[in-house]
Amino acid sequence: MDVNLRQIRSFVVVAQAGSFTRAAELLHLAQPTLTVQIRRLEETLEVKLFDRNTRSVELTRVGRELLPVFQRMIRDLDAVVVDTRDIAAKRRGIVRIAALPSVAAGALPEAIKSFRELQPGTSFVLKDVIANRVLDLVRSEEVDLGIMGGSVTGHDVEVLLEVRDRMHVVFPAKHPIGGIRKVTIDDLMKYPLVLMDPATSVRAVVDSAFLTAGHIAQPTCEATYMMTAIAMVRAGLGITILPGSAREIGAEPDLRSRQIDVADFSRAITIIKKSGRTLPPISEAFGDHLAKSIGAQPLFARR
Amino acid sequence: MDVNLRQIRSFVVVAQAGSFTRAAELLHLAQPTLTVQIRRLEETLEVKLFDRNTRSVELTRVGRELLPVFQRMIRDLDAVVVDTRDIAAKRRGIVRIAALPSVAAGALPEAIKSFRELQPGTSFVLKDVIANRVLDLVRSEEVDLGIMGGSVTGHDVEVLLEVRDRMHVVFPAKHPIGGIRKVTIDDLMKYPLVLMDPATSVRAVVDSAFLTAGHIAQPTCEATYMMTAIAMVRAGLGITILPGSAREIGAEPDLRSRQIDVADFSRAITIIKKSGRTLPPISEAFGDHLAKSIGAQPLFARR
DNA sequence: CACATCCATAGAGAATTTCTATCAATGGGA
DNA sequence: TCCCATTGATAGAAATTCTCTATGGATGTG
Repeated sequence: MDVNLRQIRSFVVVAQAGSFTRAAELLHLAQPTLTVQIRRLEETLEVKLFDRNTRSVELTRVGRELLPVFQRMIRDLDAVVVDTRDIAAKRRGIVRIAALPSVAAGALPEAIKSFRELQPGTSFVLKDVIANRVLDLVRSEEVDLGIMGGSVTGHDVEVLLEVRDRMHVVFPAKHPIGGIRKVTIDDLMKYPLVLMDPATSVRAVVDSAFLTAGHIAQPTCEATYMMTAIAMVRAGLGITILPGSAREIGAEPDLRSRQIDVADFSRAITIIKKSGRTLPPISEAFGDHLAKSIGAQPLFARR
Repeated sequence: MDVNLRQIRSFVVVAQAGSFTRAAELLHLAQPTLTVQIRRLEETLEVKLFDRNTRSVELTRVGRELLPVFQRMIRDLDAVVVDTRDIAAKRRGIVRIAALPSVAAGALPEAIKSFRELQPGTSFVLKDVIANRVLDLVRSEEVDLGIMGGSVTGHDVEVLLEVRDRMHVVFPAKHPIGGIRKVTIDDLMKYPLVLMDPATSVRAVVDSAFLTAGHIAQPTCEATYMMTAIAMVRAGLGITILPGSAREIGAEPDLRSRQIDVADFSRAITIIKKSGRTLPPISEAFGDHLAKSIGAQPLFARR
């Protein structure tokens, strides 16, 4: 025979109660049940745990030394069960997310804040990484959720939401382009352009739109970070093109921005998870919350 | 329902094997058994532990985080069972003894040494305390075995062995008492006496014997430790009376000793344990060994 | 010395576990 | 594209284990 958790529980309670009868009451069991359980445990461990007669029940020295060990085990196990049920009930948990820097600094903090108001026990691990790293991290399950630019196809990832992030032109307050109602690619070609680095998803979208319109984008300056592009615009080096969700746009009092009315001149933002895998309940919940939160933002257009 | 150790074991093995079928082989169970056990565990914990289909079995993130926790629990529990069985099999254990200083320094070390040759895994906690403290320590179960002077009566302690430690007279090599074949109390009265302190069990025996012979012992010097009494004899302050088992007697080249041939002029040495209590198996075994070892010594007389 | 209390034992019944047989899904190979 | 081998899931029967009631025996108390 093998040890059994119920036997251990019974041992602990009998030891604490100092009586089989009292322990049986505490455990809502019949007294002979305990007699049998303790005997089994003693047989399994091959030692006597109690010196008992009809008048007294006392731990043997071996039993006395075993008691705290078993107490700790029971306590630890119960704690694990409670913790796990907390996770199941979404009262607790760690959500792991990989996101593009622009989203990580843009829509995500708000979504996290509002989610934590509902589920205060939630922790977050947030990795802001470039383009395809997001996909890698989701595939390798280092993160539960990924927020990436571009559409995703592939049977191993599941798309929770795909929205379009419309491109905006950003220019100094008194720039002539501010007078144009419907900005086209042709309009943009007339001015010096500050563009994002070719390695970024924004630049890919810009180049593609320019090509469709029969142009090739010729930047005056290139920047890897949106903040840098903004600074160049502010310095009068030109105008730039950024996704509408970029936080940087509204932060500058001297700059203005306007959506560019060209079909499909937008970046796809996709929330993904690995398909066929069960996420921690809290992560699942946050995925839904995030999709709802981003889907509801006027900055993004649903496909 | 409550968690079950078998479920936890199954979870760990399935996780390690990455397959229900393989885990079932390892556990010598049928595969459906594992399906049921894992489902039960998942129901109890309220979380999904594996993402499984007919082609692959993979831990969910919650399962992955739970695995090491459960592994440790199983490992700890198994270790406790093995340890306890070692104690049961007398391969390991701590023997706690309280003994009179004279026995602790005399017969006991030999007994411990010979016992440890048989059971190398044995540890000892040895308290050398005076007379009645031994009884207290046995009664309060701070020690498993007690070795005390004097007879013991009382229903709460059990006597494993009682031997008589005959009294010897100790004197300088050229002392006239060396010429007497059968030393009596009257002989002793003729010389200056170095006696043990009245608080010791040795002195109690001496006083009692002198009284029986119609004398009152008049010491020239009194000593609490036998070693001190011996030193005084060596310095020529008188002769002394010590139990025959005292190590100090044979240690001095210039001193001689002889048994005193007076009926009952001896100290009782009693090995006791608390009655009705189960000792650790190793302590029980050492009790037997000690009784045999002391009972076999010519220095002691069986009652 | 009778009584009340407490643990142990025995045997029946209940609950749980484990088994066999079978099904359904899935990926690989012809 | 289709068949087949493999794997986990399901259902129901069998076996085992657990727990209960009834009862016995020991022991300290009044």
